[in-house]
Amino acid sequence: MAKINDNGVLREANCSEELMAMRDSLDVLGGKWKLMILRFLTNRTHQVIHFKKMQREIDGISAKMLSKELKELETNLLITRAEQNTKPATVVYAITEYGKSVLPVTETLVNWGLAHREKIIESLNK
Amino acid sequence: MAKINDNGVLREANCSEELMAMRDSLDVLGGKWKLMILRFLTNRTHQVIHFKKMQREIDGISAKMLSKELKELETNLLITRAEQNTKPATVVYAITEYGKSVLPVTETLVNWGLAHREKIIESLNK
DNA sequence: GTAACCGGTTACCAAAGAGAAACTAGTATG
DNA sequence: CATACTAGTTTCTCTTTGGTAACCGGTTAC
Repeated sequence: MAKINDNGVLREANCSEELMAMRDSLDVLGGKWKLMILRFLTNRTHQVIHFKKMQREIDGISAKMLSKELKELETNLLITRAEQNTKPATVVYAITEYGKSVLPVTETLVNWGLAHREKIIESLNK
Repeated sequence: MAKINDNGVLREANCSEELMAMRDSLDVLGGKWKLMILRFLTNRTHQVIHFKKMQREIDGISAKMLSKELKELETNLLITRAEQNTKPATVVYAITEYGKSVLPVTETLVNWGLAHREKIIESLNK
């Protein structure tokens, strides 16, 4: 199903290549919070998002983890970090165009999670 | 973008509901190997897959981790485990219909991983 | 002056993740 | 009799993850 660019020629990826590609993705996007942060920033593209705001709105994340995950996302060019000359000093985080390319991943995860919850509730009612 | 079934009425999920759905998904599908195992079994639906075969073909996974992850996937009804009366005894693992519902997730991850690798190679050539 | 806000960092600690290697048990092959 | 295959489990160890809480400097409002 997945297509791979093999020296300019498009062909189907084999199973081993698919698994390697997933390993690449999971190395960058894996962990407890990265995909949730990316989804949050994607949903709030039109708003100005500060550190504290994210910490308040992403349920359960600590300052330590948020700080760590944001650094890694910035390193991988998925988000930008911009210090403002406001008082008190604030920092604006935003998703990059490249970060937006992760949207299909978070979309399928959101949809699967919603369906899974419905399935669990359904099976409890039996 | 994601639709939620709210007492029979379909409406759009809000940001908080989306993040909760992602948390649900990641609780079931997260970790280093689960999505890779599901992808592998999906690709090999037409083949008989034993424990050792998976361990050989999923690069880097140890018997301990494979055993642990398979148990959790079985608990969540994503795969089946069937002991055979062969000699030596073998066990056949297969993806369930419900497990196949995870395909869109692995598909987006495979595609993102392939694109990400292309992007990295491209940036190295500059 | 003191409390509260911002954006974090640091130290401490517990739990989980994960690899390596040894081991179990039954069967079969040479 | 020794080796190898099946499908794991167990033990040991190290590393990573992740939570709590204290703390930092600077600013502002009361």
